[in-house]
Amino acid sequence: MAEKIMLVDGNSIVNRAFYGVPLLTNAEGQYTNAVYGFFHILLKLMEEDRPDYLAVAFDLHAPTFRHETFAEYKGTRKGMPEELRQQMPLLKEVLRAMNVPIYEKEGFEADDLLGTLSRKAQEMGWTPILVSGDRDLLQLAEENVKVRIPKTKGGRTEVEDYFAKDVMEKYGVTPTEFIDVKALMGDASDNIPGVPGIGEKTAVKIIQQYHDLETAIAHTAEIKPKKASENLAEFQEQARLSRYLATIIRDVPVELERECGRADGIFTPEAYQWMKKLEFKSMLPRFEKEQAPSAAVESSFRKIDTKKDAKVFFDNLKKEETAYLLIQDQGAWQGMGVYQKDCGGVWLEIGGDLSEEELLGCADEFLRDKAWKKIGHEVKADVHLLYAHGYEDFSADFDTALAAYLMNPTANSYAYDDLARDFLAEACPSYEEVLGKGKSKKALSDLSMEERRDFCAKQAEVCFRAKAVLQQKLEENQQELLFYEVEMPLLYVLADMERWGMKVDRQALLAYQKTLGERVEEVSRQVYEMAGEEFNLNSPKQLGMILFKRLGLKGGKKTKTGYSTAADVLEKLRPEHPIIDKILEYRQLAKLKSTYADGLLAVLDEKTDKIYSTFHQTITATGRISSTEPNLQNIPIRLELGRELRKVFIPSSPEFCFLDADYSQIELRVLAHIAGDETLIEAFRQKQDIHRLTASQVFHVPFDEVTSLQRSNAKAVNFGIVYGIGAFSLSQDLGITRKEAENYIQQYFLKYPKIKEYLDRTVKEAEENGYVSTILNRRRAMPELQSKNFVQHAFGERVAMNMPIQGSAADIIKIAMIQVHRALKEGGFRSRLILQVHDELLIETAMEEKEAVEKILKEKMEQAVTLSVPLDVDVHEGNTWFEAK
DNA sequence: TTTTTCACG
DNA sequence: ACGTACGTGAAAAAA
Repeated sequence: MAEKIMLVDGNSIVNRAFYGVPLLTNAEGQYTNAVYGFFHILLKLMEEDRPDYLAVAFDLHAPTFRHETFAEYKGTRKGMPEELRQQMPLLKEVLRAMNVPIYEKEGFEADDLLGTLSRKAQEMGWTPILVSGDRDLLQLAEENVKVRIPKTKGGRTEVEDYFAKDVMEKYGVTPTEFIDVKALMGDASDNIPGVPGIGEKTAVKIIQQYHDLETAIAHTAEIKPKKASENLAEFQEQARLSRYLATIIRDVPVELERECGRADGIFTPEAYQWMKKLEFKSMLPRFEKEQAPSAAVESSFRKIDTKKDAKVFFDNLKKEETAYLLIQDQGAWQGMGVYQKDCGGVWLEIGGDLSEEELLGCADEFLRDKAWKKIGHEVKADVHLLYAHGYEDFSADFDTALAAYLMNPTANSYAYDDLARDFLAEACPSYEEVLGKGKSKKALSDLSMEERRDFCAKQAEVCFRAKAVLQQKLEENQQELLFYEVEMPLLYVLADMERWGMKVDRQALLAYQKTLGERVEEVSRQVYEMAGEEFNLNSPKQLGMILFKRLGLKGGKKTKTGYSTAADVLEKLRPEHPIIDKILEYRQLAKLKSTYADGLLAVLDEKTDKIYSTFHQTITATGRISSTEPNLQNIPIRLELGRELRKVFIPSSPEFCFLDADYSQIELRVLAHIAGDETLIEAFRQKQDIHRLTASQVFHVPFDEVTSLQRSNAKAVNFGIVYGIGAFSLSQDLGITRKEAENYIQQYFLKYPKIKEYLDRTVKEAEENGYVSTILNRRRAMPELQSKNFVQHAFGERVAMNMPIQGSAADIIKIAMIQVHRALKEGGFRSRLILQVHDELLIETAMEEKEAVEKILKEKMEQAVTLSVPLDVDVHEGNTWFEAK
């Protein structure tokens, strides 16, 4: 059988890929979606066709012979988007790493190179397969020359294949005649003029009859629609020109290299490194398979599953740096992975001859003795597991997940496979890859002993080796203080908060639920009555139909699926119809019932009547913590009815009460400090009302004559500054015109020039460095600022302005939490830190400790860091959370 | 699984 | 001309 060569139009495929795959970036902020899509398509096609050779052709920027003939050629083309342009050199680099020959020739397009190479291939007795994203290439189809046109949509690639007969079938003309059709109809995308008034239909009809342009011109008079006949007569030169432009040249001076570009040679180690660097996880297995076709390597990992061996192992374990992993699966502890420099990876499995308690018995000294420097991953989970077995203050020295989070807080996950890829540049199978997902998900215990040993011990190895890299990077980034003195100690504080939980008055919550249930019923009945029918009031789609169709209210489309029924939209419709009021009331009640009353009861512990939230330390982009199952950081407070809910949160014992401390204006204080704005700093030092001050500055009124409306408007301006202000949004928020909002902002910057300078400087530095950072050197990468897309770039600017402020505030309260926790512990208090809500700490305290604890709380929070402005903390006490605010 | 809505700082 | 404030998580509907 003849050898096959796949010839690819690089530009058109990478274009398709770019628009078919959503924008992706890797950890370095490099856009990768087009390159990903390109190889996704290429590998798929290669698998299907199994070509022996491979080559890719590209256009050059330089004008081609077509431009010299016709200056307007491709004149309507827009430039490549910046996000794609950046990926072009990358794509070529990877292709070179794969030893794929790249063809580029000044004065010619990729099409011409493909036409020429395909002819030369045929002369050598090879069968060409042509791959392109556009149909121009169809003119090259032959009886055994296939043209393949891949389409990527929604992550799936479909391919249309054309041999000569397929072109005939679909277009009714031969591939060669296809050129003549194009000469008549033109091509808008390439700006080929064609003949006016002749479109695809007419052009095909004419060519079917006369087979080529010249014959058609010779018979112009006979051509049917009169308009077409006249125009062909008048524009015959333009048609000839179009034909010339549309014809792919097949004798470009290039040589087809026989030996380079073997299709089976693309899976090189260099290419593999690129795939890892670009985070193309799904492509890695292909490369691994190709690289190590058969080598059945002996596992270097050891398994221990008897008490005797475990004892010997731990007795001989050297007192040096050790990665340990307490592996849990399906809610149960499965065993322990251990890795040291010399002993390598070991898997200690809980099961037949080694129980949990026996393993702990053997590992006891290791777990307790600080002489072992312990490297863990998600150590908070280990703290909980070991606490349940009587280890009250287990601690580790390095949490690789926390360190990885500091390297890039916007990553989706910090699992072992992520560590391996990002910090070791190698592939490690993920849980999903090993155990599957969804229905067919396996348990760790379903694996064979060898698989389990290798998988778990490998994780310990990755953890150990990644630590060295992370440690180095923490040092380079000057993040050691942040890591060792903030994030690591905080983990134990969060573990204590999670373990302690928060007590709830179950009866009060049930009563609240019942009241809400009744009111939800009542209000929904009223809504149905006013609407004239029953419908699903929770469905925005159905509600939209009722409001905007049945009742004929005028609502602008807002969402991508239909009418928006969000509260701010309904609010504007309030005067139009009394139903709106009821709907808003329903929404409020339904939210409180489903999310809060029902939601909290669902997670309320039967035995203790406590709620045990989980606090996440590696989720947010700014350094805040988050809370789930339930989220205790968004318990209602702004509206009275919701605020009532806080009455059900009570201290864990009747002798206790709550102390709630919150930072006053922490973000604005941080801003004043970072920007060094004297006016603002002085105002905070004088304990001035900051919103009132802003109002007097922006609205040019004496401080004492500021009205309450002016003050609240100024408050919105201050908020806007912190979020990275925009005139439009401020105007929306305040219900004023955009012009007025612009004026407010302008006045603000006039009075606080240092703030303006700071915001500008931050964005500029973010663009230059690629990241922004907080007072403790917490970083966030800013790939958005590389975008030429207006919306994305503007978003990036706002993020750059906001992150240092929000993030520094997060740094500060984290320090306060650690110090408060430590002081309570060292002072032997019974008081406990219960909750953090970004600028607020909640403690429950025994009556006799109250005053001492209040002092600790306020002082530790206010003294957490020293800024050029004082930090001010308000403390309230109460017997419920409601009272303590 | 994604979208819409809404609760918090 | 673009489409619009920063950071979260949960419930319900729609796809």
